[in-house]
Amino acid sequence: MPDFKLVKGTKEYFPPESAALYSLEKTARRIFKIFAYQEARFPILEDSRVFSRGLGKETEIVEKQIYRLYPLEKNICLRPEGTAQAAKNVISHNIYRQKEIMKWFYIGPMFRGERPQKGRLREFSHIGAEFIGAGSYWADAELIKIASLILSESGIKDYSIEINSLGCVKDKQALKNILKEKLSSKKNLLCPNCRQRLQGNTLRILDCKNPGCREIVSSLKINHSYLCTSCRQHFDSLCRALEQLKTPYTINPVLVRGLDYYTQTVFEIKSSKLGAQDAVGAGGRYNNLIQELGGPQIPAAGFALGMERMLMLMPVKKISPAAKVFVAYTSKNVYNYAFEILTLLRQHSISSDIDFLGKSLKAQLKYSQKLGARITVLIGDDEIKQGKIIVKFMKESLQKQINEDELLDTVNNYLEKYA
RNA sequence: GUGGGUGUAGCUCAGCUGGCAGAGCACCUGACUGUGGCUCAGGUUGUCGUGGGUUCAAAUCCCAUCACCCACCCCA
Repeated sequence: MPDFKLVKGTKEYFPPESAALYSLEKTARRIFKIFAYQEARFPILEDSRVFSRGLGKETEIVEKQIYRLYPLEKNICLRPEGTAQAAKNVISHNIYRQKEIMKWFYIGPMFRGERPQKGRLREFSHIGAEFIGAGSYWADAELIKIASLILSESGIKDYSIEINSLGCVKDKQALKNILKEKLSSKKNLLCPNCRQRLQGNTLRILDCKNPGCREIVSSLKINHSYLCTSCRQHFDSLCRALEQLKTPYTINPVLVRGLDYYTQTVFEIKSSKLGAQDAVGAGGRYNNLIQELGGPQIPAAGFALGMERMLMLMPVKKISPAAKVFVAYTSKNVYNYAFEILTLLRQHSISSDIDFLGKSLKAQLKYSQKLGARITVLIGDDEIKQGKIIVKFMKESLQKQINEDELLDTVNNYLEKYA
């Protein structure tokens, strides 16, 4: 037999961890519904040009990390993110002509061809939202609020929201020029990567991890002077809106995003408990992406949360029971009957199970407990002759004999009250 | 792509200067012949990552290789 190994950068989830993933999804769906976002489902296979055009020319590495199906299909890849895909769909179906505003959420796998490390997989899952069609700072505020709510409602406490504004295209260029100008004299003090970045992805110098670069960056005293009046107003208003929504935030003037498409608002949700990959979610405004992909100029904003990273921050949940009721039997003579009882319970949507291995009653009880059953229904050879069944309440360690026709009521009453 | 670390039972790991492959947890059985948790007794589980070398003898030393982890990088 071949030695099957887990594919690099993938992760398997078994119970009970897999249940946490599900509850995460449930929480997100609940909150999206409250905020009137509807689910969009896009294919995992996508035209790679959607991403190579949308994500930027300066970020060449992005191109390298795209999972391609080449040579099977020349321009098909496994999607690396949801935003560009959403933007593409707005254009290709002319949806913007039917609706002025599109509020979408999506949950699903994304792929990147990176070397895995803590919090970084090749196949991972995003919970994302896109608000397309409004340039209002209230849209930004709403998105940040939703992201924050999904985290807190999932029981995650250790996170902080950092926001910044890159301004419009002109402002971004102005910021780059300021950096180039101020750093030209200090070029030799920068790390080799940042020296390279001076030519290309200049803004990335701002969040370089190298201590030397950090010191230089902080000595530059970057402020929002590069923002034009309207971008400045947008940012200030967003801050007020977040305060009104009671969403705590901090302004991080050196927060930048790696991708080209961001304009004005950018934000990142960080946690110190994640390791080097400390962002549990990120997003921002992308007013020009749809245009760059060949559509009209439609303002939009969005975010994505990393589900696996969220899972690392979530409190460990109690194992949810695999079955609420377990049917035990005293001898093989009554197994048929026991299975009939099991079927009856299941017909009434009661989560239930039975032994399939011919185990001793003692072992069955043990198994019942392991499953987390609240009730064990005991089918005894002696009792069954008089139409009686034993119902045992596991937690209370109490049991009583009832008539067969009382079973459903007894079980339902108990489960309603205590389980 | 670059660097560091780790690979021994299902899980967490111990195993020194080479000398019979170990512990805890988990799992199974019994004490308790029809009743879970606690206790006690017993039991199952291994290509010591893989390939080669040194040696009378290798989990242990050497070389190679693979995998995973962490970090750089990058960040959706």
